[in-house]
Amino acid sequence: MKGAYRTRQQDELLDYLKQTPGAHYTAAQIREHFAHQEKSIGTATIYRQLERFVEDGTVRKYLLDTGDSACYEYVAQKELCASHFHCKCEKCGRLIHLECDELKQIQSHLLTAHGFAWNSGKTVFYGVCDQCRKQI
Amino acid sequence: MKGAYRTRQQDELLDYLKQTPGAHYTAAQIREHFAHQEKSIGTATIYRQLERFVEDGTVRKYLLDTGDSACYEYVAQKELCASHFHCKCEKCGRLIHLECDELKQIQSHLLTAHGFAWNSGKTVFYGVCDQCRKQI
DNA sequence: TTGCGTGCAAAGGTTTTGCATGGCA
DNA sequence: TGCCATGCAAAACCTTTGCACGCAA
Repeated sequence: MKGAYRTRQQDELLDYLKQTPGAHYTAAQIREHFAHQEKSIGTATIYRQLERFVEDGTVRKYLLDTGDSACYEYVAQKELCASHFHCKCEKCGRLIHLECDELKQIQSHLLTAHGFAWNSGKTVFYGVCDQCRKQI
Repeated sequence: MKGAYRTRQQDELLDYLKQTPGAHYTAAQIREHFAHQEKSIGTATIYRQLERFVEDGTVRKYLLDTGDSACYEYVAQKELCASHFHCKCEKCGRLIHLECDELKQIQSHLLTAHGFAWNSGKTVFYGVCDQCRKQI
C-alpha cells in the first residue's frame, strides 16, 4: 500500500520545499542541498517522494526546456493551486511567478466555453519580461 | 554563419513534417521514418535541424512528460499562429488552435499590468480536451 | 514481524558534443 | 576552394528500476 509509512526523508524533503514557497528546485538541487546536511538523501528516494507529492497535489512539477531537468515547487495552499502562473523570459531565461486574478478566470472560461480543462501548473507562458523589453 | 547552406537533409526533413500539418513527431520517429527511406538522416542532424526550425518559428516543439522525448510539429502559417492560441491535450496529444477574445484581452493585460510581452505563438496550454474528458 | 521505504548501482532513454569527412556555394 | 553541415560514436544527462537492507508500525 502507498504512503503507509512516514520516514525521515519524507519529512525533511517536504520541510525543505516548504521553507521557500514559490521557489522551484530541480531534483539535482535538492540532492545537493541534502548532501551538505548531516544526513543526505538518495537520488532515487528524492524522485520517488517527489512523485508522491506531485500525485498528492502538495508539489507542482513543470518542465521548462528539453535537457533541463524538471522543476518542483511546493504548493502552499492546495486549493489555491492555480493561484499563480509561470512566465519564462525568452531573452534572459528568468522564470517569473505571477499572481494574476485575470488569468485565473481564464481557467473557467477555457473549460466552459472551449471544453478544455487547463492544467495551469504545467503550463509556462513564454514571452519577454519587463526588464528585457526596456533594453531593446 | 548559421543556415548558410541548404542541404538534402534539411529539405527532406521539412518536407516530411509539412506532409501532415498538425501531426507531431518525436526525433526518434523522424529518424525511424528516414531509416526506411533510400537515404537515412543521422540523429545529430535531425536534432540540429529541428533546433533551427524551432528557432525560426517553422516548427513548434512540445514537452509532454519527463522521460518522454520532445515532440515537433510543423507550423502551417507562421503569421497566423501569432494571433491565436494553442492547447495541447495531454491525453490524446491533439493540438487545438483556439480563437479567443478573452485570451487576447489577457494578453494585453499581461503587458500593461505585468509588463510581460506574452508570445502566444510559442506558448502552449497543457490540459485535457473535450473529447478526452468525456472518456474518463 | 511484516512489508514499505531507502540507497546503491546499473540500466534505459533522450539529447548533445567532438571530430573527421562530405558537400554546398 | 572555403566553410558549413553531416554522421558516427562517445559522452553527458536525467530519470527509472532491481534488489538487498533498514526501519516504521
